[in-house]
Amino acid sequence: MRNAAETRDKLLETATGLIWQSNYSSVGVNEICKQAGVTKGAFYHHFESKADLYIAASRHYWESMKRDLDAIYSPSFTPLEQLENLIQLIIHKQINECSSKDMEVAGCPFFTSGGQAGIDEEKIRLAAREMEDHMQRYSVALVRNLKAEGALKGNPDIDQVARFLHHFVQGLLVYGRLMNSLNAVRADLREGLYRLLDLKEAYRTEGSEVPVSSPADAA
Amino acid sequence: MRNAAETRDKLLETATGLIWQSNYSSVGVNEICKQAGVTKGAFYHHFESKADLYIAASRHYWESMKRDLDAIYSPSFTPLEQLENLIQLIIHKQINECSSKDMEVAGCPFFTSGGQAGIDEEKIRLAAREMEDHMQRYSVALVRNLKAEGALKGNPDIDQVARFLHHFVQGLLVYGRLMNSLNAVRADLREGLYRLLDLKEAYRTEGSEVPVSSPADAA
DNA sequence: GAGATAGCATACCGATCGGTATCTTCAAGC
DNA sequence: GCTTGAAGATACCGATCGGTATGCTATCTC
Repeated sequence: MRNAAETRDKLLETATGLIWQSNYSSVGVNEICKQAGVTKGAFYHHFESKADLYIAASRHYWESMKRDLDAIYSPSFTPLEQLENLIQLIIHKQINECSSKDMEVAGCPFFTSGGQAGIDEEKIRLAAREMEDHMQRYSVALVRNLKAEGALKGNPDIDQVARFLHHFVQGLLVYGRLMNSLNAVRADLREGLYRLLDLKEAYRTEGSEVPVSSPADAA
Repeated sequence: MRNAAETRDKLLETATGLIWQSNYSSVGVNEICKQAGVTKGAFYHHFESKADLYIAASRHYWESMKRDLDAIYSPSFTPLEQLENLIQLIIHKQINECSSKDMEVAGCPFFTSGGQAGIDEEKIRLAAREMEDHMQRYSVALVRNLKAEGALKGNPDIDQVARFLHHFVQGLLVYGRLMNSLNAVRADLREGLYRLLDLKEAYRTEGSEVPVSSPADAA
């Protein structure tokens, strides 16, 4: 009535933003409400608990992620263009999400929060596994396309290779966040993916993600 | 006097254990004290803050980690044996740390906590970077040895490849924790490392880390 | 044996935590 | 115009948060 959908979305997006900056357990309900310009009464009208909001935020985030993935994996692209799109998407996601948060890399908060959830917080873990599951499908599709194209050496297990890509990207993003350096991500992303895919040399490119000066790289 | 060193160690190890189970921000000082059988007075006698304890725990943990790494990277091993040792160590670390915690995989809590630390918690991040830095040295040594042995294809950048290994292992462990399945880690660890190293086929082995039934793998 | 001090215990602080109960307000349905 | 219920606001809950102030006590020094 007072535009409930808008209030709900504001809460979801504010929560997502705050969780990007830190993590699930250190973001408070009060903080979310305050930043969203919403009272606690409204919060608990829309969500029955903090964990409930988290799950909803996770799904809400996936919706936008899915749109991006559908775009970059469009059949109008060759498998190699899809791979290139993925590399660019990973970088740009970080740039977009981190702008105006005075950090360079955030990683995917729903994975890492899920990975850090205690044994009692089963719901949080399940939300991460759900997203993991969705992502894996897209990853497998990419690897399958590359294999069909004859771009990969040998006869790889496409499900396994898809998991490899995921593991590596997640680990790299945590590293990038630790170092607070997007260039650290740029420096390793392409080559690491190539190696995990075992992409034939003829299909590899150098990329141009090396320079781009940044304050964080003074160290 | 009432054995201060022992009290301190108990606090460090209890804290480490609890952080393995969840993460920095959701482990409370009271909880640590209670489980360590120590009062809050004692806690703040030994550490000036929770963050201070965390850093000390991180360094304390590194000490034991360093002993393990020195052992597996002993010059008495060939580079390939060192690699094999690393694979076994990663698995066994998880088994040891997770026993009696009703979980199968925990990952390295100091990395992930560091990676999830908010911008304000600079100390936490620095502790993780410190450990990262130490680990990288060992990783580089391994890759250098493998390269000198002629076990790697091409002419790789050993620092970069060492980082690759780190990224992959961290990502894989987060995944394993999410899935709560050590077998998920076993299934991908060896092959992923081989690919990132671009290890010559002649030097690869199958390993025997596939079976080992587990309740978590029913899914 | 008389300080002096490290080691620790107890009690408490204000702030914040996630969550609830109760109230008002506004818009839709009839 | 009246009713009804969703949407939201306010105030409060007990529990816990990280941290502190103060005091006791065992051991060491002299």
